[in-house]
Formats: sequence, C-alpha cells, structure tokens
Amino acid sequence: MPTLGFHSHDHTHCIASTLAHAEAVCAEKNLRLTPVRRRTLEILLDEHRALGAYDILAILGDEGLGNAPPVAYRALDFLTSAGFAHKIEGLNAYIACAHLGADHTPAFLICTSCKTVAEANTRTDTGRLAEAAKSTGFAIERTVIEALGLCPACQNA
Amino acid sequence: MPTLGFHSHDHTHCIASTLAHAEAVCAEKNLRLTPVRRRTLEILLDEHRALGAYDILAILGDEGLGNAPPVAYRALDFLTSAGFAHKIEGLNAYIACAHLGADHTPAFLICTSCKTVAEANTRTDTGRLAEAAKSTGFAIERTVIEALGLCPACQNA
DNA sequence: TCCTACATGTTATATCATAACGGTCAGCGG
DNA sequence: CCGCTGACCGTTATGATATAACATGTAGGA
Repeated sequence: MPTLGFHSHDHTHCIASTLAHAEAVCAEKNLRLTPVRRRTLEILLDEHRALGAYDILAILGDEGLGNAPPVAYRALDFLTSAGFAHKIEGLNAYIACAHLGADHTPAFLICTSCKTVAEANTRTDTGRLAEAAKSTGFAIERTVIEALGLCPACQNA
Repeated sequence: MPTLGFHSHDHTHCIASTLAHAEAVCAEKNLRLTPVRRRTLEILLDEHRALGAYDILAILGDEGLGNAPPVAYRALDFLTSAGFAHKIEGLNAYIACAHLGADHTPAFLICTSCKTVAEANTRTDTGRLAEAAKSTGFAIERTVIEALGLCPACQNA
C-alpha cells in the first residue's frame, strides 16, 4: 500500500484502517463520528477518487441518510475540518485523506480522465510557498497544491 | 516593482507595461485582443487583486460591454489561455498575471481578508509536484499552487 | 462576392454551496 | 425529575459560480 501513486493495493485494508484511525481520533478529541459522517467517509474511501458533494448526497439519499445539500456539505465540512478528507479545489470535489495521522500539507496528483487522485505527503514548513511567505511576512492558513494531468493508465488508453 | 510581495509600487506603470506586453504577444501569435478582452484585462490590472467573474461582469455591464455571464467567462477563458491572467481556484476568482512573458508555474499567496494576491514566479520542472509526478509516471498538464492566509497589513489590522 | 472562422449577444440551465429556521436528542446541573 | 444547553440533523429557499446551445455580427481570404 504505497503512500503515493496509482498502484493497486489492499483496498479493503486501507478502508478499515482509516476508519479505525478516524474513530480513534474522534474518541481522543471528543468529536462525534455520527452515522452520516461515518458513511460519508466510507463512501469517499470506497471510491478512492474525487467525488462531488452532490455525488455523495445522491448515495446518502439512496440510503435514507438525507437528501438536501446541507446534509452532504455538513458532513464534508466535518471531515475536512477533522483532517479526514480534503477538498480538491481544481475539481470542486472531495477525497478521503490518504495519510491520516500524519501532520501534513496535502499535495495532489489528479487524473482529469479517471479522477483518481494520488496524495503526496509533504511538509508544512518547507517549499516554495513557505519560503515566499516567510520572506514577505505572509501568514499561511491553508495551502492548495494540486497537479492536474493524466495518470499512467490513462496516458496509455 | 517587486515580483513578489505586498508592497506598494508604480501601479500605473505596471498596468501600461502589461497591456503593451499583451498587445505584443497577441500581434505575434495572431490572437485578438478585442474590446471586451482588453477591458477585462484592464479591470483585473486596475484592481490588482482577485475578482470574481460576476464582479467583472458587473463592471463590463455598466460600461455597455455585455451583461450575461458568458461575456465575462469567455473573456476570462481567453485571458487565461493566453497566459495573461490566472484563476485562483481557492477563491473561484481571477487575477492578471504578474509575470507576463516569463514561462512560469504560477504560485500565489492570497490574503483572504483583502483579497490581494502576490504571484511568486516558480519553475515548472522542479518542486515536490514535479518530483512526485516523475516518480509515478504522471503527466502534469496544469498546476494549482496557492497559499491562503493573511498578508502583513491585515495581520496588523 | 461569398465563405469561413472567430467573436459576440442572449436565453436558459447546470453545478456548487450556504443561509436560516425548527426539530431531535444527549448530557448535565438544579 | 425537569428544564437548560449545545450539537446535530432535516428542510426550504436562495445565492454563487459556470456552461450549453443557438442566433447574430464581422473581418479577411479565396
């Protein structure tokens, strides 16, 4: 199960371990992983690619977990705030975090063809943005680092 | 007129020189800097901060240059395709390019309070994303590199 | 002149996101 | 036990961002 890349891996395991990790974090920080939130995270983990809020909402709706937009957006807000998921700004879509537990600045390689996303685990305190911020006195709150393109499989296809 | 930062500078000059550069590029590449496109670029240069498509549309509308969304979006598409402007994904907003002529991978420091944007001039072929892409065989078409936070002035305020 | 390519004008609609309000339920102090 | 409080959820409505589709205009070359 590599940390970065478009490889096959033990997907069942990565779903289970991420959910377990999320539960542990919630217990520790007094956060509540309610049914809607938990199911939303499961959906993101199942798909293993970027999903729009309305894609998720449709699945939740089919399962009787709410069918109005705020249901999905609230769950996604919770997951992103807790660090369990990230928003892909370049696609207006959401994805489960692949490095739960690591204190990281997420960076993504996003295939525009199949929407598969690889999350690179980078550090907060180095890199161009951090250097530029330091030299100008800018205080970074959040970073968006994304590369859009074609994954190896879609290049061949 | 620094290339990066939240400094004061000779703004009149940077508007004029960027417009002149854009005209030169259009002449060379057989692109047409029509009135709507030119005015849209001027508006972005005047403001010197990220503007939403509908903000621009309102100004264009006041001046009789069109009042339906496609007018603004088409002009912005042209400007971004030509490299005269960039989209700030984290804000769904647009800004004039600060490094016209340089072959660059834009990176931005964006103040969420005053919406001022500093554009850092980085290179395409280095950095974390490029390394990650190389190691996985991913073909990058476009990058989004943005830091959202507070500029020095807004931190003090 | 006509044709073609590109640009523009316009209507309608798709897509993404949030405001606002009321209902439900668990935990807790009186 | 009771009622308060705070977090969550359900719902309606609306706001914000973006594009599809088609008609019209216009510059420049065959």
